[in-house]
Amino acid sequence: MARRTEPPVSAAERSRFEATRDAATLQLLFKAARLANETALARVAASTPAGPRVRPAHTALFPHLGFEGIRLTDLAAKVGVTKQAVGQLVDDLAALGMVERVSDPDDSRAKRIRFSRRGHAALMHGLGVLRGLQDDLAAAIGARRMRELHETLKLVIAALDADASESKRPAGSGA
Amino acid sequence: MARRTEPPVSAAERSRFEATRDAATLQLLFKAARLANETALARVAASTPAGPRVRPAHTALFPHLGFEGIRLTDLAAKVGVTKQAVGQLVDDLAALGMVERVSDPDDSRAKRIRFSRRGHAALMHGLGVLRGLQDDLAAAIGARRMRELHETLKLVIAALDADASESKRPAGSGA
DNA sequence: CAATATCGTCAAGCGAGCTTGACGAAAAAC
DNA sequence: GTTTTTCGTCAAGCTCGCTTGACGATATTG
Repeated sequence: MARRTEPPVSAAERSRFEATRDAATLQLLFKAARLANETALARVAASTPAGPRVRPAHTALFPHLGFEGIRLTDLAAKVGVTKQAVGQLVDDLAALGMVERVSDPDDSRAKRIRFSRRGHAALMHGLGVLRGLQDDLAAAIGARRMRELHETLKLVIAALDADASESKRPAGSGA
Repeated sequence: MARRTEPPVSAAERSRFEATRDAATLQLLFKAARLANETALARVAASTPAGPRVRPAHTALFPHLGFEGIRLTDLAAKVGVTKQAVGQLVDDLAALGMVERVSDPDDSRAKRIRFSRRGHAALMHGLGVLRGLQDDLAAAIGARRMRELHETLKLVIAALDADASESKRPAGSGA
């Protein structure tokens, strides 16, 4: 079975396919984001001594780490995985000296997880690299275009957010 | 150890951090791409019967699947993993009827992997969904802005590509 | 024709990123 | 003051994506 040699699709469909494929702005969006991400990671890696790798699963915690400290359970809820899974990641980051666990004064069962001084420095370094890449990009495509991109992306995000909440709530159940 | 209650970072650094965090256009780029991807996947899932899931590892093959068929070994090289790994993915897709293996007329060891009629239809469907999302987006942010975005993204990709090849070749080692 | 390289497959195994389940300790509710 | 809930941890186990190693069958090379 499946030994035919003739293509299963007509030449007309074939070219229609190829035409559709390259025209998509969304594909460009995906590609641009992927390339930017790779470039940023490469630059950070290049400007960092060595040591055990910090993986995406770890950096996924960063946006939720404040300076006040956050409870493991809350952190897990924000990230959307179990506390056990997050616990392991926090262990790793603590071993690297990036975060520290301080006991919660209001609840002696709980501990608060926050950036250590070193973790904060590392994060700032990463953000600095990102900023550097962004500046390079602005130089390459022009400052005006960069500003326009910024505005447009905000609009795109807003539109996609609206789309998401719309499909989640088929018949007005907002708070 | 690590039982201090005073934040390890000054308030000044703290606000500097927060300022840096939200200003980044690159962050917006990442977020927009992620949201668009999620939305597209949700729409495809919603417009598809059920069945075993096609995962990212599978779709990673699609860009290299032509109608002529490609050898497993070549496909693996293009994707950048071993032939064994790709073999499993192709098995899955074949079980779903998305691709078919036809024996290579020029080499009786080899088989060519290509989209089946059904696989092609599914792909076209997916691309159609993507196009629909794109149209919605254009309606939300305006056609002019969408065209600008398209152009800007092409420039961004070109700039990042240039950056990548530059850092890979520190002292002229081109073919 | 014999030696060697290549094509696809079978099999075992590994790390990452999760999950479920159970538990002691402290807090909250009754 | 007792029951119930919540906090973080220990432990085992799962899926996914991938690797290494070995193999029969065919092509290619000498």
